[in-house]
Amino acid sequence: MSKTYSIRDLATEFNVTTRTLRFYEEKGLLDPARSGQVRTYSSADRTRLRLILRGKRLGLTLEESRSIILMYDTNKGNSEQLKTLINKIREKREQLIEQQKDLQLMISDLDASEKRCLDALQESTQVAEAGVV
Amino acid sequence: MSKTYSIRDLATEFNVTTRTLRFYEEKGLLDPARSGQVRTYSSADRTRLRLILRGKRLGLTLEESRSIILMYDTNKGNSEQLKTLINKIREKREQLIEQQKDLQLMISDLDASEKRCLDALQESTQVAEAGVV
DNA sequence: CATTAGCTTGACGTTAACGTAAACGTCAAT
DNA sequence: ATTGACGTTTACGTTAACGTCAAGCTAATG
Repeated sequence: MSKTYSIRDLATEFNVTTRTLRFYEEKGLLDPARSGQVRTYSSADRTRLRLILRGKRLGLTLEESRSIILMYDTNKGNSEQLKTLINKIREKREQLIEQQKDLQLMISDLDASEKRCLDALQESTQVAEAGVV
Repeated sequence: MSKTYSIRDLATEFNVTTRTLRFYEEKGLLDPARSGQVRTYSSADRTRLRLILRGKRLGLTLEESRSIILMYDTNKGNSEQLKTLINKIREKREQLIEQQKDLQLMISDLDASEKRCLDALQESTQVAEAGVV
């Protein structure tokens, strides 16, 4: 029998509220089992949650994450469905690669800003040492 | 005299609405000059806008972008301010590097999904060719 | 000169992604 | 038996980031 988690387990582990987990379920991103009334999350649910939160950190909407999650569940559909899915996957990957470029640009920009700051700092301390102030 | 842009120029170029530009101004992210009543954007404003939109694509809030933009304007402050700024820059860069890892993970995951799809596709066509269906 | 096209400032509406509060069930421990 | 910690549903509230009018100014054009 594989491991299961209570709603609080997951909330604590991923640092979200239980409200968030119920909300994701309401939106069709999670679908935990029930022991009577209470939710029981499987490790598959846990993986999904990790994907959702990763998506969030990357600026995806929940709807986008939902569609990505669908891609993971290797849809045992017919050939046509599989082809469409492959195209969607490739498209999404292209977007992510664009995003990588954006990220690299922003990091480079920050590096440049840091250098300018360090230079300015250097100058100001030199001035101070010279007793000019 | 350096180049200037009307609100529509920028809106068209970056594919946003004029409402968006006014909104960014309202939030203190842009501060175009005025020719009488009408806004006149400089190339510095244009650069800022590019930064804002790049930030959006990476999932930053406008407030985060605002603070990043402040980092670019090499604040001619005193040493203390400069040191704080440098720390903020380094912190933000760390976050972005974390984000890079997330991105790489998601891309790898998508690659794996694509492979599974291709395999499934391969099987289904083989089955079809064998006339089993 | 009247109209149109594009700018301006309000001000209210909308959507996503939850927060928050009420009202209730359940189970273990005191 | 009551308390307290956790779970449940239902439902209204909130914030960010704009969208969508409305009403008016203003420069150019037919």
